[in-house]
Amino acid sequence: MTLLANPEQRTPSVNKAAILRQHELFQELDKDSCEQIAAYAKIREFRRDATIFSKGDDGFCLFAVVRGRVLVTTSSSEGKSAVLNQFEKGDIFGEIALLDGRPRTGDATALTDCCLLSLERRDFIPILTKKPEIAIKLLEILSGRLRRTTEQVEELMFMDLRGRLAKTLLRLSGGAPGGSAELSQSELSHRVGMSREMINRQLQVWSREGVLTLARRRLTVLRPERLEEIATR
Amino acid sequence: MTLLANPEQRTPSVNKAAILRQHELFQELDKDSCEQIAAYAKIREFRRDATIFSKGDDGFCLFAVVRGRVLVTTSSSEGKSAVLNQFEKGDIFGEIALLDGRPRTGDATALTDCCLLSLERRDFIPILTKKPEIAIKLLEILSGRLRRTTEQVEELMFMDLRGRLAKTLLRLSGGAPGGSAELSQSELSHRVGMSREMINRQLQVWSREGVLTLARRRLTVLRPERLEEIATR
DNA sequence: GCGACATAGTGAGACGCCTCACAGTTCGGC
DNA sequence: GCCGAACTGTGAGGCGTCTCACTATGTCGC
Repeated sequence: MTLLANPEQRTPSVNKAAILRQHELFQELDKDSCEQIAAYAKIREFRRDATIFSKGDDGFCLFAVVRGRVLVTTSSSEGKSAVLNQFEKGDIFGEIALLDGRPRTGDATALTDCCLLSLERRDFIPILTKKPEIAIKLLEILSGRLRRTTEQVEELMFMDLRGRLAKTLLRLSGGAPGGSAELSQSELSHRVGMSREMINRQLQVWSREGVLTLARRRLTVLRPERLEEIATR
Repeated sequence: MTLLANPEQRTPSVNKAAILRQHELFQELDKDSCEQIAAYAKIREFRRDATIFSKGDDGFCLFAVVRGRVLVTTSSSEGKSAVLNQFEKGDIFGEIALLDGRPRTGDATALTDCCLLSLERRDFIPILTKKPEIAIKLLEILSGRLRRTTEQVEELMFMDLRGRLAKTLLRLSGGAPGGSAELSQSELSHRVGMSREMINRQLQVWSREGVLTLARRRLTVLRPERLEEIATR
């Protein structure tokens, strides 16, 4: 790995405890306990497009995002792929395989250069026993995840392209007028789970209707309420 | 409610602790703790087709199945519905809404007459704090659930009718030669998420090929390996 | 035994989305 | 400023699935 510009990235001796405390999972924990856990955590850097783990791997650890963005995808035997989830600063991921000891359910790749904290199973499980408030917090996080995934199943079963695209755009743009997302239409097609061509055609329609504006790798939602309407119908 | 035949069903004073101990979640717990928890648990009976909870309800409690079967479904605004999950003796359900305090994500109905144990949020959360091994067990269960739901997303994105139907049949019939499932084709269509007519046509094909036999509300898989082959392609 | 109802089977037409093919546009590197 | 690569836009044809409409076959209550 070449040296990076930011000095923090070269020194694994940054204050891990402080980073941990920023995370949802450890927020209600006292300083001492945080430092204790931090002692077990490893800092790991990944370059843009690097593979963090692959579907089918044995999953020994859980990750927390310190900086950057991570994409979790899955792919079929015929090479099609779809986005399952995206994580940013403050999120944790990789917990399923860690908790039930079975293989990874998806591929994780670095969407940008990023800095992650990893905690191994053998260190993490005892923490859960000693600090049940962390286990409870984790249960909440997992519930939210399950809720989101269930919603995704519903979307796939009941909604057509327009609805799913509308919903995805609202998520990506933040839902406020003028909110925008930076990605290519082919990236977008993978998130929605449809062909690039169809995505393009629908975007054209909305562009003509003044619902959004299109530019190269950028998409600005002008009237989110219209998308909302379409998504909930 | 009319009186039921089985005397146990009329007496809520059955040994709740013993029932609890049969459940995955409480298996590793000592007898005293079980009795403590059992004191909080309520026994609740539901008739076939009764609604246990509905999507959007506030979810204050978690259920454990003592006897019978429960179906969790979801439905779209246009009245279509799809099966999310099915639970039997020894399973627990309804934990998402309990854990994150948000509304129910699906409708739960009694598939048969059934007997459930319910634990309320205000009683359950303190138990998790005092007994972290239960929290960890619950984390495992939730991970498995998330894994299964993610798999469902993949199926919906990548597989066609044949594949999804094959997979569903394997699950329902147990996967062994001669395994059978008792449901109507229209019930089956809801589990697969496709129209009854298409399901019927594909079943005809397999029936002609000798992969399975069809009867009214009964379906016997003769050659599961053929279905396996189709499902994994 | 009869009528009502749930279940199963089948054809025809429509519709949504996919794939392929190709042209036009923008961007970055040299 | 030119070239190649990434991205965007668009038509045509095909395939899978849905819907509608209808018939056939049990099955249950009376």
